[in-house]
Amino acid sequence: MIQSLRGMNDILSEDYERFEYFITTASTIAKRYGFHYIETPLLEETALFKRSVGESSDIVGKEMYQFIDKGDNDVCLRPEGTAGVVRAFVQHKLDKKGGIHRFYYHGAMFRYERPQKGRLRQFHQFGVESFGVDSVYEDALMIMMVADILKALGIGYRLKLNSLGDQNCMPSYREKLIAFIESCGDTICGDCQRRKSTNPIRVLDCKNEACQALYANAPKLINHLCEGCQSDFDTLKTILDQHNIGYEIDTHLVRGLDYYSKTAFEFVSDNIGSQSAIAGGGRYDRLIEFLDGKPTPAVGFALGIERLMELIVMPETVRDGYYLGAMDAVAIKPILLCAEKARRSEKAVVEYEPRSLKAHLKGADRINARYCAVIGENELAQNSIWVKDLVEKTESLIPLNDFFV
RNA sequence: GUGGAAUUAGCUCAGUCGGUUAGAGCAUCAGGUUGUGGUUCUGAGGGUCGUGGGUUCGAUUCCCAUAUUCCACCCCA
Repeated sequence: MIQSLRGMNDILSEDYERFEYFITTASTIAKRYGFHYIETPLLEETALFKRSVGESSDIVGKEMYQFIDKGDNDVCLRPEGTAGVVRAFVQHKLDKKGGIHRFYYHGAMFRYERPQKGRLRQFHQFGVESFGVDSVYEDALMIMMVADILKALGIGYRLKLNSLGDQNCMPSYREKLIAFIESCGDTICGDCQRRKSTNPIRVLDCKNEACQALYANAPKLINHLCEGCQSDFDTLKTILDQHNIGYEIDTHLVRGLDYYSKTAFEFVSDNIGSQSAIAGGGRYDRLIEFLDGKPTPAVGFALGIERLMELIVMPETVRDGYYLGAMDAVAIKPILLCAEKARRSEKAVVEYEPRSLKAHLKGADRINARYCAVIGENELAQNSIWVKDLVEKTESLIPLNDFFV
């Protein structure tokens, strides 16, 4: 038997209903916030991700599905969604056009990681990106939108917030931090030794307890923000307070992708195991110019759909449509004609095998139909169809000519 | 990429200190005097015990490899 590749799942029946419900709910909310759908390719030039996500990141360093195609192009399956949207934004010269551009998207992403619960090699994200808005109100809008989506789906969360600073305050802070890490000498773990040179800010996020004890006295970026970043961060907190969105400041929160600056946030759930980040995002004002566009402020976020799946509270399902069946082989012909008429306005599912009334009623239950319609000996004699409303428990005999005229 | 656990019916799981017909619940299907469901009773079907090797008279059970899932790292959505 051939099976799907490791970490790549099929999504079917009830799971797909949840999946579809999520997409519909999230898309509706994104549209209400004024965002438009954008579809970008799953396959992009490898350089796009090296320049945007950053070569020092694990995503680019060791998790990409990268290969040389038949035309000798170095390509890879997208490991995240932002880079492609920014590429499209620049390619279609929206940066030069100016103004505000707001997009949302959803689709498959690929990362060659060791799978576990909530971590797949092919997974799905729903994300939004906003271009051209400098105001921190847009950052707040992003967070409110995620909060709205999670609320609509009945999902509880904790919101972590941090500011990563901008090009004025980040570099000087970075130097102070590296000096601090140097002062710790060899007492820090191997991972941190490595991170010291690749992405020093990540050491703050180290899960090693010994390291955490040392870092308690590490300089915090939040105390070294420049005036602009500090005031934006304060404004953001005020807006969230006004909208009753709870948050916790997490000075160790560092987004894993290199392109973030200023606002960084992460929504986490305590009910889904160790892969607890359900949404993450922040501001990335420098990325557009990194990708050869005209400098444009931007913010965005992405939600991990698979991580949300089991947390989604589905609305109660209501009985819907028709189940039609024959109790006699010759009754199948009129049943099919009735189904065709019903289908013009309702869901109508036909059982082809002649069965007892009892079996048909059970069949109607199984597909959660509102009505069970059958034709047997009696109905054939009267040229009619028997219809039972399974909710009201009423039944009637309808002449075939009057059924869905 | 590192360390560990698991894999038996469609699903959730028992079980065999290696022995001939591998079990349960749920689900499916069929019946309960001839046409009334979701909440009853009875019965039936369904498993080369993840895959490939090895040890053995004999392996679902022991050993090795491999695949997948899960847990902890790592990382991130």
